Amino acid sequence: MTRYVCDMMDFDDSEGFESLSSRAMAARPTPYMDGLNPEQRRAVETLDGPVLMLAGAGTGKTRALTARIAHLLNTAKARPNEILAVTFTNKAAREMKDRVGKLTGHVEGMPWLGTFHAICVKLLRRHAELIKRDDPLLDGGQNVPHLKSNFTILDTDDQIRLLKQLIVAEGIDDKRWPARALAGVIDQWKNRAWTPDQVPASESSAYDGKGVALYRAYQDRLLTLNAVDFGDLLLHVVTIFQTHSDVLEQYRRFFRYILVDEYQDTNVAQYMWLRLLAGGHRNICCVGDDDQSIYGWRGAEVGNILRFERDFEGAAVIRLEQNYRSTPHILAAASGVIAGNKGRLGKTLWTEMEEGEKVNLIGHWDGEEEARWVGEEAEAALRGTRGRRAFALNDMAILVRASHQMRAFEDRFLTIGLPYRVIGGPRFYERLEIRDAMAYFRVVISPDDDLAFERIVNTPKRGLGDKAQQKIQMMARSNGVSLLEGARLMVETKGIGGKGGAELAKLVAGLDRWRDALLSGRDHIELAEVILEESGYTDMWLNDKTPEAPGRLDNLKELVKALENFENLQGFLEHVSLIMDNESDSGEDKITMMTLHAAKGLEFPMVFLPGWEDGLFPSQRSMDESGQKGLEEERRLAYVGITRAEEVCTISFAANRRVYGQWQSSLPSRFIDELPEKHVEVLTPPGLYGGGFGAAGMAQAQTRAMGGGVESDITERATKADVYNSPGWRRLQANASARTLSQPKESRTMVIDAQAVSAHSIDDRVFHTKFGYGTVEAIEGDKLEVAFDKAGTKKLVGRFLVPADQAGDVPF
DNA sequence: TTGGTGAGCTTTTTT
DNA sequence: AGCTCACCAA
Repeated sequence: MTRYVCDMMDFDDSEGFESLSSRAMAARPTPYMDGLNPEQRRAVETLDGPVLMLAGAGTGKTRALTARIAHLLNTAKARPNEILAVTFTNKAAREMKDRVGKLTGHVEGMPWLGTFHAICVKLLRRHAELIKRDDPLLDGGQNVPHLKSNFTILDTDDQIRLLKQLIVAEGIDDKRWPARALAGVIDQWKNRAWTPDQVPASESSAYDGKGVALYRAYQDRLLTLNAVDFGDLLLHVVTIFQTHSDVLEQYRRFFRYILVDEYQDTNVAQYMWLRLLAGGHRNICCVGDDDQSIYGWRGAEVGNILRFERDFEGAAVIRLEQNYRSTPHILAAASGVIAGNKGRLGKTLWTEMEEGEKVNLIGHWDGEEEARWVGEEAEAALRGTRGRRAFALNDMAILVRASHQMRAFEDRFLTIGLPYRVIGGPRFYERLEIRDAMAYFRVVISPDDDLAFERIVNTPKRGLGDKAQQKIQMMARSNGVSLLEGARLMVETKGIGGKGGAELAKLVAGLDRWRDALLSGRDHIELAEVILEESGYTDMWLNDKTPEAPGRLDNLKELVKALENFENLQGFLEHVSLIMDNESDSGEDKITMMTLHAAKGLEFPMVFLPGWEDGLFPSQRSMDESGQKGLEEERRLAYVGITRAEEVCTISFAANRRVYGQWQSSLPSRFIDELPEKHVEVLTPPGLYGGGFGAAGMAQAQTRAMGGGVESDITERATKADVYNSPGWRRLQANASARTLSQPKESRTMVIDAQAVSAHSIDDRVFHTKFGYGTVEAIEGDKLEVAFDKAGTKKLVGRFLVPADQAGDVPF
């Protein structure tokens, strides 16, 4: 029998906290209850048994959740380390930690408040040895290979490279059956908590019928590498709980209270994990909003929240319905849209806010005009127009369905010099240069990390191409050693000649040297710098003249800086894949741009929702792939979008848009027809269509749109134009206010940045962070026309440009 | 081995 | 249109 020993740290109850009995004795004030409404209060006070907190958008969910934790502690129902509180993102975890800290005074002491993944890593490091090779022939043997506690967590990139190796080894045409697709299939299976043995027969056709076999091979390979992927973190822990009742029992007893945030986003594996842990005492409180479930495509099961009352019999269902965020018009518009969904748990949001303005709706000729209009509207809002207060750029957000929609806005804002920030995009640790740098660190720390070695062996270019790498592979395999050792043997036997051989020798020597430095306790920050310097990695980017290079060097600097928060490189690597996110600039006043998905949980006084066209939003692909279910998820996305707005919400659409380089005309989103007319104000764009904006005008617009289009589409488009006569659209027309928008004049808001302009003259070489190097062609007013080497000719404001000779000034 | 060229694809994204 | 990836010529 194996004994499972736990770290004392997180279970220790002797330090820092009074005994339960002494705490229970004293009467304690409950300041965290102040200002809670009756429902929130009930959510806080219903501590025992299953609770489902249905928290609509902006109803003070986090507040209730943190107060609940404070109450658990205050009533001595649990010590801080006996509460398991899970979130999806690090950001949410951090926020909750902060708020609990403020509420209770204990800043630290909630070791089990974290993301599903972070908590699973902790659990899995304790019980890694229970994950054994899935091979009955080996079972019962003395040395069944098993996962070791110091396993590495592979990122998506490693995962795909590994799968690709397996696919190629199987002789499968990876063009018809890309590794990415297999990764997707395996992820979905892991999301459902299926080990290779548990994948049902109905899935046997996946990936050309070879999916399950490859899944098994992949898991086997991961074990050999002592590695896990993100999906494994949950899957392995669920497996352990299912197969080792003593371990499960231990945690069931220990985690006396369980809290789950964003429950509507849980997948099957997370759901099973929770049910297993809550199975004893059933003290589980799930918080969520079925109307904000927008991650179905990555395995989230709305069913989990819809089923809660059946899963946990006698569950208390508490609805938070008072909204503290948005005006009644905005709330009503959002409610009107979401009412179109079936199978909701149902909530009626209400607010005590002042009426405010209606949701604005406006149509545009094309995407560029939409961007121009939003830019002008934003600038106008800075000064406060149309009876509105003045807004800061930080108050405004543009929320789009797909990230490519942001380009039009970026182009426009660069031209007019409107500062903006983009949230989302590639995560910091997913960036090429960060992954490369980390791969160097990984090889230095674990010389057996073959995936990392592969990544760096020819980065920067060392003349070690496919052929040389194959030789190293062969050498390593035939001697049963790691790639690094294989490379060493290759050097010793002079198996690779010329430049490549010399470079490889240098690399191996370098790795040895850095490892010695590491073992001799050299400061890890210095060591990191030395590694990046001596490997030639920094030089590689310094010599790179592409526009991204300076940014990449910045990122590397940031990476080194992030090391300060860790005691050593190992600690950094262990945590980086789970906790690195890039909250960069939040200080300056900028308008924010992001996808609707990224906006969940955020709020802004003024929100723009552009691109409400059928096919774009709701997304055609979503509807094609998931039918009614897909459409409902899109509708929830619309709901999320509208409910981000506090005071002003402006929805817009364009009749024409360039999609994948092709002009396409489209219809207003069906969600627009679902907006309750009482709460919508139709704005008429100035000057267009002779002032009128009715069906006729748009039909005309449609015809004009066809000018450059393909002839065969004419009939279809004419038919589509008729939809502007749809009942919903006509209602909106009838309701449109007569007044036209006051057109903000550029001269009114544009401040000519004389200094920035005069800093450049014609023929100057300049550098732009997005477009790279270029030459100034003309100066018009406050704008410069620059011919960029790679990005073509652009007109933009001088302050976005740096003289070319200063562009490389990135000290490292 | 490298870097240039053409073909194919294209939502959303955390960990 | 723009990016990634695979293939091919130098």
